[in-house]
Amino acid sequence: MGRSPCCDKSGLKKGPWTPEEDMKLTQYIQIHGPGNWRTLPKNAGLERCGKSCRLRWTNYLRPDIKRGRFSFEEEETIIQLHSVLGNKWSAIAARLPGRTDNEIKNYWNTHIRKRLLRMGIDPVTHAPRLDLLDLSSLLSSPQLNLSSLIRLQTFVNPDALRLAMNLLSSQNENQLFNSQLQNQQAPVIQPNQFDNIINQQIPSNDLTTSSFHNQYSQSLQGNMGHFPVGSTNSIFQNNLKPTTSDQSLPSTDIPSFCYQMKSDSLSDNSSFDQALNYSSSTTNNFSFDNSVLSTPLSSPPPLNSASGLINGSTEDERDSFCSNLLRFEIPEGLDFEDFI
DNA sequence: AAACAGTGCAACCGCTCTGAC
DNA sequence: TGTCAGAGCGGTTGCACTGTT
Repeated sequence: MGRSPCCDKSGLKKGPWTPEEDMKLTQYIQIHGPGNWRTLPKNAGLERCGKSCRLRWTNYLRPDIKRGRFSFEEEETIIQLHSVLGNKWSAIAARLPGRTDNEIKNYWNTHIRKRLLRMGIDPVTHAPRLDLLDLSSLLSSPQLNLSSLIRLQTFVNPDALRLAMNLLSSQNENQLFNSQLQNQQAPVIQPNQFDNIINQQIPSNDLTTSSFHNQYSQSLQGNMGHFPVGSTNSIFQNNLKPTTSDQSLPSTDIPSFCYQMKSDSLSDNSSFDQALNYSSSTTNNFSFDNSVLSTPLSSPPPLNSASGLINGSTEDERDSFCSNLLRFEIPEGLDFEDFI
């Protein structure tokens, strides 16, 4: 069916709202309620499209709208919810009293998204951006082979992967590449570590919240669109709290090293090695902040100890804060459908 | 001081969903 | 069950503002 215009566009005003228009709309809604948006402009004496009136009201004029800069707690909530819900701005806004989906969306695109990118985190998947890692570090791995590269294709920039494959192909043809690799310094990555990174397939029964894994991982895939099943599971498995019996969890799981990685560690020449070492050294501190997901949905998340430490105002401080807050747990009893 | 670039945000566009008939 | 209008939603645009050269 064809899409009908929400209103007759001719003669209707567009662009910024004037204070007079705002007053008319506000007064009308205060008396009659929001009601039918198509007939509202005419009844309220506005030369505006009903849709425009609805957006103006819901995004700006509503009395419960909270204006001003987002707090750290709100930002934390947004990032955590986005990691679960994706770009479901209205669902995220429902957990942030006084904030609109449009406002959250704008804030995400103009602030948080850029910050995550600077930290080397993909703002869509909340996963590490391995395409930023030094390709030479990948190539120096003794575990490098065609199957490894194919498995990496999910994470790595396609162009970089293509280059790696070409190099590997050359290696097979004349062994020259292989001898060059052997002449390099011994990589920091220990044997099997590299493959462990790639093979992030933790049995679900290793998880405290295995029920979560079984119940929700499929739903999450919908929000992780281009992420393959295995990778999506891996991300959430690795963000779930391990029990004392979970010592089998590898120490170099990708998400944890990503989330704890400092942005500047990605920029130097041995970023991959450093990242791995950093992960190994910090895995014992694999802690989880209080999650908004474990708080009543009707109230904002409580301040946690980490939040109390980050009340600085610089971008760097926020970067550091974000790297910590990108760790969270999802309680067993969580009804994920509630978020959809 | 002027020109230009970058940034942030309100508003719009158009597709999708939902419920009434 | 199919059609339609209304509403919701995510993505995009345009412009004002600010910073830099």
